[in-house]
Amino acid sequence: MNTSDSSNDNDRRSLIIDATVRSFGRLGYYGTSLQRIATEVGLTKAGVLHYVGSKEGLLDLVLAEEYDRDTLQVMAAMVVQERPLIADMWRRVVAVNAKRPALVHMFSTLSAEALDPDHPAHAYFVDRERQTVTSAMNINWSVPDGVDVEHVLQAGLSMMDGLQLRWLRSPGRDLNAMWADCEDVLFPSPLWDGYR
Amino acid sequence: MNTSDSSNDNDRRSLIIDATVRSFGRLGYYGTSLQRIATEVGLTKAGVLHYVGSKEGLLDLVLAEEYDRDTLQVMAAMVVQERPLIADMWRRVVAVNAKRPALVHMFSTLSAEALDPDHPAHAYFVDRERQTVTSAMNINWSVPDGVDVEHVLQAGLSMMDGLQLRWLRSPGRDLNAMWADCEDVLFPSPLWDGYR
DNA sequence: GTCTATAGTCCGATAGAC
DNA sequence: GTCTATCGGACTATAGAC
Repeated sequence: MNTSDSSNDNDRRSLIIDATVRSFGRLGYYGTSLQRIATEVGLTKAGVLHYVGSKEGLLDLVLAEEYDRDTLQVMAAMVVQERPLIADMWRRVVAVNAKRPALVHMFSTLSAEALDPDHPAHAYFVDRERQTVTSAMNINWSVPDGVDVEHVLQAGLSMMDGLQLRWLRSPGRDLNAMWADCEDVLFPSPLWDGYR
Repeated sequence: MNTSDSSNDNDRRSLIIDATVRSFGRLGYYGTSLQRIATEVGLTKAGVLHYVGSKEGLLDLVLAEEYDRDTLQVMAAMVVQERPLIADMWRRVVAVNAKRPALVHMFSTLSAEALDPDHPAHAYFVDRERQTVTSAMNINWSVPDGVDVEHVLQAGLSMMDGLQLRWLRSPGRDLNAMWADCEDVLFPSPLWDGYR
């Protein structure tokens, strides 16, 4: 009768994902063991492997299925606007990320670890960087005359990556407030008046 | 007679440092084994431990002794100026880092890995972030009226951290050129005319 | 679906010979 | 100063019982 007891597949799967996000964030991919995940969710190594196939299967699971979801929705919200503002997009991205520190932590750690061309997530991050800029370049942004949109995008995205490291380094910081300070630098008066 | 043959202490020590910088960069602290370092420099694990004491000894060696050296010289060059320019400081930092990709790679990887409060280099990075900003705030920068120096510093330093990740992610990129594009965003006309 | 058991390898660190 | 040998433990993954 009861097909959704406290240890059904969905719960297990979610628990494994959550534990993996935390561990990849704190210890990286190389520093994470299946044993750690298994202990955290109350299974054995073999039990975890039943769900994810292999250690690399964990990567695909948390990157493609978990991290990308929310970010893609922000981009979708921008495409439907006629003359969207870059500052508006980034405020939305920051607001989303401020509510998921564990996923941002995992992203930051894997992003640095995957600089290594041999890292199993290297291609993912190379691809993601390229795709983020090119898809943003296809939007008809409302910007002041003379502004190089690609330079602004590259600079702002770099700033966000660096800021998130600072945010996570010390507990109790407010990412939205930190980004508000960055906006003053990124979109100063008088140049950006009316464009943010 | 010959006290500096091909396997004296200085050579060994330098070789160990170089191999450690490379390995910490590619694999992180957790992902690096003493065996890897030992093999690369032609020693056994025990031989390496003779020089560095422990795995954490490697961290102190490469961070305090190797990475910080060049950066501190840039700051020293700014302090002696009467009305230094922030843009000038950062151009110097970027020029230095562009010539030592392996050390920047190590710094970026450890910086993310050490977000974890239990990481042996966590305190180093927390301390370094604080010290970088406070020491820069003690300099009498030449900036346009109305500019918040601390916001500019936090934003620019974040941007540099993020940009270095992008630089290292794909081979063949020119960090100086990438930073020049960032400068257009960080110090735009007309606000910063005459201040860069 | 989850377990135990195990294979085979690697880990950091120490002791002690030379 | 560098080695061999060794400790106690961790690792991924597989095989096979239930």
